[in-house]
Amino acid sequence: MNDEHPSLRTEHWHRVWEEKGLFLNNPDERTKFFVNFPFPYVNGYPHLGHLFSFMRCDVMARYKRLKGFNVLFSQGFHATGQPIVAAAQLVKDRDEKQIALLLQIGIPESDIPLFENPEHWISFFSKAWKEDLKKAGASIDWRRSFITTDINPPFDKFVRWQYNKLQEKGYIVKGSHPVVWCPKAKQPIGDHDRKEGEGVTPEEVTLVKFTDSKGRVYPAMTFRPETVFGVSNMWINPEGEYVEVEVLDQKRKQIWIVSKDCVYSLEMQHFSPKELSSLKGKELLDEELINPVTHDKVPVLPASFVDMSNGTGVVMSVPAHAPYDYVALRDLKKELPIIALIKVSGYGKIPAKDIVERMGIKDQLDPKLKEATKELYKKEHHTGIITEQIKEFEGKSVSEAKEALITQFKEKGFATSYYTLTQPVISRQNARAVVALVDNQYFLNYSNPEWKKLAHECVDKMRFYPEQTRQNYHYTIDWLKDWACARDKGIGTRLPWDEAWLIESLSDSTIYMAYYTIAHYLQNPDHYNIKIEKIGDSFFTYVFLGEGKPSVVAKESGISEDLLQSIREEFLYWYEGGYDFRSSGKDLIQNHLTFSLFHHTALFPKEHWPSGISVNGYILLNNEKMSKSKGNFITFREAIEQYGVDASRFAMAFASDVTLDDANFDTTLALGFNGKLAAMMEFAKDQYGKGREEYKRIDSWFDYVLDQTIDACDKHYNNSETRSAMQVAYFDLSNHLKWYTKRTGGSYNKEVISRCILTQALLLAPVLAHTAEELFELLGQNCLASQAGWPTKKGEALDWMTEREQFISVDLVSRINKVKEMKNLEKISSLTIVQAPKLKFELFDAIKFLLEEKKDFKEILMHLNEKFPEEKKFIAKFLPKVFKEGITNYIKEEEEREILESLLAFLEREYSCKIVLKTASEFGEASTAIPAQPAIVVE
RNA sequence: GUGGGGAUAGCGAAGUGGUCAAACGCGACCGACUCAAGAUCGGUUCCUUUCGGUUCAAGGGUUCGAAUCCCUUUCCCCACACCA
Repeated sequence: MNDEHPSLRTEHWHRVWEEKGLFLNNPDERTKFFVNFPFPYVNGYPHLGHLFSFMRCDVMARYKRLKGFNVLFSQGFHATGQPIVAAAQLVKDRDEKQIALLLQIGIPESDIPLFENPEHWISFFSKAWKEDLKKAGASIDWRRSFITTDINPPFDKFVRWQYNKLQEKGYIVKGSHPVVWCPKAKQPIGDHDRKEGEGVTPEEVTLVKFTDSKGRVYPAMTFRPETVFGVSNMWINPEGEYVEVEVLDQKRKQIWIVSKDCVYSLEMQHFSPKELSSLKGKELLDEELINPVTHDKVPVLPASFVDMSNGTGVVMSVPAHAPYDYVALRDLKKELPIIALIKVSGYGKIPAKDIVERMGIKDQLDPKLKEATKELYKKEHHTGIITEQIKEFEGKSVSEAKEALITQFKEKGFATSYYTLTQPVISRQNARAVVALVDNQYFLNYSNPEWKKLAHECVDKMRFYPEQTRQNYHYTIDWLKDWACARDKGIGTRLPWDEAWLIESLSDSTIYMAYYTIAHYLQNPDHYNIKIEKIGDSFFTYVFLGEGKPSVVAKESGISEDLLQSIREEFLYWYEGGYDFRSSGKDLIQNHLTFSLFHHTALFPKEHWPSGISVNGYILLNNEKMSKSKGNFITFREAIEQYGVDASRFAMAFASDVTLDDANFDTTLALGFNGKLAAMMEFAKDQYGKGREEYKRIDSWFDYVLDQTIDACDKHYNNSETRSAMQVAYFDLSNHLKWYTKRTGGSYNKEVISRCILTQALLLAPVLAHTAEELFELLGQNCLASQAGWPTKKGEALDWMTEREQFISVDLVSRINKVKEMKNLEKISSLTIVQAPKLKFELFDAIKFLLEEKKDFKEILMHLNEKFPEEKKFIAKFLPKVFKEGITNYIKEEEEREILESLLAFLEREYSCKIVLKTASEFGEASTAIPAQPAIVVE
């Protein structure tokens, strides 16, 4: 508990909520709303970043409850995968870094050995999460909480069921896939295990097979197989180490000539190379090779630019389109035929020649060559058109021809596929990585166009917070290729049909939200007399898909038909439209969230597809990135302890609206907010139920403001715009209250001020959950704020005089203050307010009338000038302003008089001086006053 | 490279054609309270000072009127995978 704010009995309210079972929801006649937060991976304490996304859920859940929805909100935990196992192993190995990390987060030294066991990590941190969420006031149905992996049999069975279904429906395929592979560690290396080359991925290229007189194959690696029609010669590095290898390509034995370094790569990509002999590049220079496509004979020439460590060491030369090739030939002074295949606008017949000459490239060592190559490739790929040299594709675009030609070449055995890395990747073990093909992998078939189509359809129907993220999902769906969904290391659920494999962690987390709807049955089986060991696929198929005969399923699962029926109904109730609001960090769009959509479309009928996803940016702490090294990393529990629960919740809610930009947790705000909370409660206690009976214009204005606030706040919460909701319900409303206080001199109308206090408490209740409860108790309300329902509006429109009075009073005060400051007055001794001359009122009347009647600017101008010749100057300046926006200053002289008179008491109080009201004629001098903006004389 | 998002006063951040010199919050300054500090409360915070002037990355355009619409330029951020 926070010293600054002893009046917030957070634990008391947590107990009250729990005792009343406030957040334990069961189906009823209300409309449901399903909120969820992605289950966190339990290898550490929750930190501020988690709290931020989580708060959006909790606020949404609490808001929807106030609005009368039946809200489902629970929280599971995730342990699938390798990190926990790896961390436990590190502890076992007495790894200093890992142990230091645990000590740093406050684990006592004596407990460290416990963390040698992965299960301890899981139980320890899932417990910590639960505690912290409770401390934060999370409105969660804990009956439905669960953890993943086979340590939780019912969930394990649920995931198995899911995979059996996917398999049955053909969404799982077997195949191989390319990975970045470390030859030393003999395993794939992700970005985190790289010393160099982060973000580099395997790229598919084509090996075009040139042959020599002995029938040996020279596989030339290229990204542009279509240019094979324009090959003038081949390049070999004369100093390079080459080998003759026997390989197996497309099930046929062949003899290949490749660089020595290439052999390992070939092996990892299943070409089964057998080294026969080694040779120097020089020895190959006399050869003439046959172009497999054109059957032309081309010479082998030396080139030092041929990279021996990447690719095959054999390069085909296309001087018309490759600046390197063009320059190298020029350097050698060889006259060879140059065949142009691609027309590009802005270039001559031989584009490579053009660009080389334009950039003034001297020789093949010129660094500008790289740039020239890049520019030309890009240009040709995007805008190039095939010439008559390739008859079949004449006039077609390069990208189109390329696709078709690759397939054709492969079919005819002219070429084969190969993977390469476009930039060097160095592993932590200091080895240069290659591309390996991993075989016999199980894949989720995300490349399946039918499946993609369904996913797109799902995205089209959903609501996204913020809306702009919708495109990211469409993009991701198109971009996703098959996903390897099984691992041989770590923990999780085993593939039901091949138990050697574990389901990968992203792949087991796709439709588990549906599990929440029925989790309480399976996670508390004794309570429902359920025997988990009897539960099998038929149970889930019945509950989630409604397939199967209830009597049969009941028998198989050992669950009574009645219970089975209610479980099925509970799922149908909560999962109509899937989940309504899922909030997470934006980094999950590319994987988890899109996976979730894919799987829903694969397994469920449309009525259970998800309805809403919200994502947010990262959280900054005082506008700085949180990081452990900077020492500004704070956990959930630290924040709550330091700033108090509701102050933290407020700072979180105020950290950002729905946007992808970074949010900011402002500790000054959080710290300072406790005082504000105390003041708010103090005020409520002092003022609630007190005040005068008389209902004045200013009261009706404030009633109107309250209504406006309720509407605005409603809209913001509904859009998950927590920052704006706080802005409106706390800051803006507080400022309006200040004005109301000023205008009334603290003599409030009883009804109005009481309504204000309760309304503000309720509007803030989704965020300031504990404060709202305190207030409700303090004010003797006979229900909990959490259950009170959304505040009701009075529903009266702002009447004309009230609105005018508001306009005039605000304007007067600001002008008086300005003058007071300008004249450097300590205190005002006399204040004279002068109404505008009669003529001005008449003029405004005329303007108003004309604006309503006529639409033409010129016409109005002429009319007015005619009628008020002495006001020509004023009209010229004033009219354009009011022409389109209407006349805001309009008021009748006697109305203004009445309003000014009614404001006298307020102004006298405000400035403690005598105030005189005068008409223009009484005052005498010409004044700047216009209607609704009387002149002021301050002394 | 591909795709997405930005640039607003000391800072953060609203604002998408007209009550916009621009909400609100922080910070700063002044004042009240206090022995004092903190907290709290009131006020000020582009320049001028009831007028008016110059602003919303830079330049150009559309319009009676632009922070807001269009074009160009510059700069910044995020994602790009086999993993939580």
